[in-house]
Amino acid sequence: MKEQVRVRFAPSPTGHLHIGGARTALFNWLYARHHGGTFILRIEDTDRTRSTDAYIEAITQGMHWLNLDWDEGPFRQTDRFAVYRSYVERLLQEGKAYHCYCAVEELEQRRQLALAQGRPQKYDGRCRDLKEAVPGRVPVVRFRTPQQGETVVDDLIRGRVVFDNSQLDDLIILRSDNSPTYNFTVVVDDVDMRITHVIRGDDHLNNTPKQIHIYKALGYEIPKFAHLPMILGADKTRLSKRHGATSVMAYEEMGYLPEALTNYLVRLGWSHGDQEVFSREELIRFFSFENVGNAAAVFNPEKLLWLNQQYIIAAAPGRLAELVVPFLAKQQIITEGQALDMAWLARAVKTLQERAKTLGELASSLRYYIAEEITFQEKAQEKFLNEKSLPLLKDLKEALAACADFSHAGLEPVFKGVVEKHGVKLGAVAQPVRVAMTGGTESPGIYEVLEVLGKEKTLQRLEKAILSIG
RNA sequence: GUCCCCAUCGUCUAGCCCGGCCUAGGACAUCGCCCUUUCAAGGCGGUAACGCGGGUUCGAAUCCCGCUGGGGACGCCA
Repeated sequence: MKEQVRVRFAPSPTGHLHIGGARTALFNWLYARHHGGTFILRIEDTDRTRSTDAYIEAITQGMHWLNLDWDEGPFRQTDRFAVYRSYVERLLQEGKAYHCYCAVEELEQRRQLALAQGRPQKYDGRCRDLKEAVPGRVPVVRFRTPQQGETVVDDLIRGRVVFDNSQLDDLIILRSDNSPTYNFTVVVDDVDMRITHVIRGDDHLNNTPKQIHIYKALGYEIPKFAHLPMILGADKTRLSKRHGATSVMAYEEMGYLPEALTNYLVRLGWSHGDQEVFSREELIRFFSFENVGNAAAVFNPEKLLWLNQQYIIAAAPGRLAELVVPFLAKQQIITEGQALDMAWLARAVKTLQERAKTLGELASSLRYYIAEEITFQEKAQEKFLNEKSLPLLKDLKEALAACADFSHAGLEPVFKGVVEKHGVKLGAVAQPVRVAMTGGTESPGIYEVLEVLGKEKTLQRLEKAILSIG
């Protein structure tokens, strides 16, 4: 029987869910779903000074937004300290770990010295064979890392990576405050949670040999590893705040659709021939490490924006109408709690959706549909609401007043009538009307605009425009 | 500095594993044209890349070595 796939996403709650973390989560999720496996969420909060509950909340919220559902967890490492300590105890008893009494400052000093002298910065092992405790000092526990031979990481993406054990040092597994450290807790948890595939960022590749030694010391089977290429900013350095929005929630606030973000993220490092747009089902069906590249990728906001637009164009107007409401409120186009005719809003959205790259843009373009009063843009007014267009507008208003069918089909002949009577091009009528209706020169097709606005508002705005000329 | 990883258009990438089909394909961005009541969307076309040097081979983007460049890790962070 084939081994059941179990993977995990293990963020530390020291910040929001960021782009890089989201992609790691996504790849884990895809791998689990592709194989019908289990996706586990584990919170690595052993650094108690930097971890907060608020960030745990933020991370799970981000994952919910992205639709990355987990099957087990969230587990918190702080709930498992007793477990880790028992493992530490075991290693201590077996002589595979030892107490180290070196002070933080001393270690830092030695590191600086090593750096200055161009030597490798590694712990010199001076407490390795200590027989007695050092009085007045609270020790840490270090793992006794084998110094001979080499360790091979068989990575699903990188292939075979060999490390010389002599470069590895004795890492601290239990701090002086009795709390365990990352490289130790990952191993213990991955063993306890029966993780079969460790899928994480490239930055962990160097930790892997250390962890492999811990697996071996504990006598456990080593899982498969897959190290994902990093995501870099435009300057090719690690993605950080300097590169602008890195928190996933910031993208929600800017009006991105979660499926657009996940689609973009998955294409950073993964491909399926020439295909750019994928449904969730396709992603799950096609996903495989074989198509994951090994080079780091630069995050390109413009392509994300394009993808978002593609998803907005394809989205159901009704859904977009629901999603756009908070943006309308934020932009004060509606007041908090204002009742909206959602069916009407969906119709309005439909005329605008292929013109919006974000929900924010969609909201602002909705303004003239919703507002009671519109204001004319100065240049637009000068150019189109003048003596030249006045007779056109007057005639059109009269014809429209008599028009019973305010649909595209009903409106078109009315406009055509005015156009023919005056011997002008459609644009000569459409542009002034556009300004009259929207205040500006850009909008959906003029018939669509009138259709959404309705007869009453149309006539009102026409009247206002006519008056503004006189 | 030491170790590890990486290297195709500005960017994301296909091709590389299993050399010839590659005068290197797609997408974003950009430029031009078309469509057109405006703006979009859409269509068509253009500019644009195998980092360098050595091998191996009849033949290399594809295999090997070196260099260069970039990234990452070297924490009582994860």
